[in-house]
Amino acid sequence: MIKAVYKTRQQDLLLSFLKQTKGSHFTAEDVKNHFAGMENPLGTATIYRQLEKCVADGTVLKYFIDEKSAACFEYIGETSPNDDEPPHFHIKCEKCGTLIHLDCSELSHLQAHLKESHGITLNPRRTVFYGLCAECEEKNNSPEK
Amino acid sequence: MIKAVYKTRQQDLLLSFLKQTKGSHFTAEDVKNHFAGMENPLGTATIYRQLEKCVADGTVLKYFIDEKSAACFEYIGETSPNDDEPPHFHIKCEKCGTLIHLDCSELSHLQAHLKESHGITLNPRRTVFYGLCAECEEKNNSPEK
DNA sequence: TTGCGTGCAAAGGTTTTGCATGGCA
DNA sequence: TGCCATGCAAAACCTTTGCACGCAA
Repeated sequence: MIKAVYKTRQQDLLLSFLKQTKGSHFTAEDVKNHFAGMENPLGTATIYRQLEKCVADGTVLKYFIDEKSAACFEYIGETSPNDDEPPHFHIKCEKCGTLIHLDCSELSHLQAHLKESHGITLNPRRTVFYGLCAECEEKNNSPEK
Repeated sequence: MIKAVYKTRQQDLLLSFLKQTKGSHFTAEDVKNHFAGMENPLGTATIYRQLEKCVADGTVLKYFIDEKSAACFEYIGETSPNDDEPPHFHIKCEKCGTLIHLDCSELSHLQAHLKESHGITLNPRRTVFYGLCAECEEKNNSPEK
């Protein structure tokens, strides 16, 4: 959800767009283009500012395909309303793009360890792991290139 | 090693810098600054071009932290040709922007666990954890806002 | 001499920021 | 009314590229 003191027309528009995209990713430019022809386009600055808020509150994930291209966003909605959510991380497959939601005790352990031994407070909402999902890893190792 | 048909003064300078940095990371700007006051500064383009070559031949690793910050490089020298580099990860402080270089067995455990139990092959070169470093966390909790 | 490396400056693209305006409560 | 969000344009940022020059072999 977009946290705001009050809601604006732009925030509603963005949210409706986000809901449409569920399960796929988009760039800031995609958002801009989506509203470009309409009678109520969204300013670039507004798009970035609103998306940043969403990233901060965890309803949208931000990740990078490569250093050259624009940032990718993906709407994941409200994972859990309260702040004591079980640490649930996201893993982006670098090959097929699948976003894996992983709720695993090892991750909680890591989180606790980083806190206790290194003083580091991990932010699960923002952290995106990159790697290969099982399917792509298998394909990678199979004979056919 | 910097592969080149022949060696230039700039390539020697860069290599000497790389050797000094072993074990830590740096940006293209760091390289530039390092040579800035000297009688033989290195041009930005040269730095990028040479670093890119090093990345290509595997003596330097390149990390994409996020789209805003500059790319991070790390000199690993000529390692064994196989890919058994010790997995170390990076943690970016959301507040002060520090990039923490963390080589911790818990991370290797996590990596192994993701592989064995979930089939996920983690990519340590791209995965960046977000959170708060110890200093910023402390500041966050102290009374003065 | 030949050709690649160099370096300056400009371009490139994405994201942020300044500031005046307008809308929500 | 007060304040925050908006939006335009300009700035900021890192990185790449064009082109002429210089150095290595």
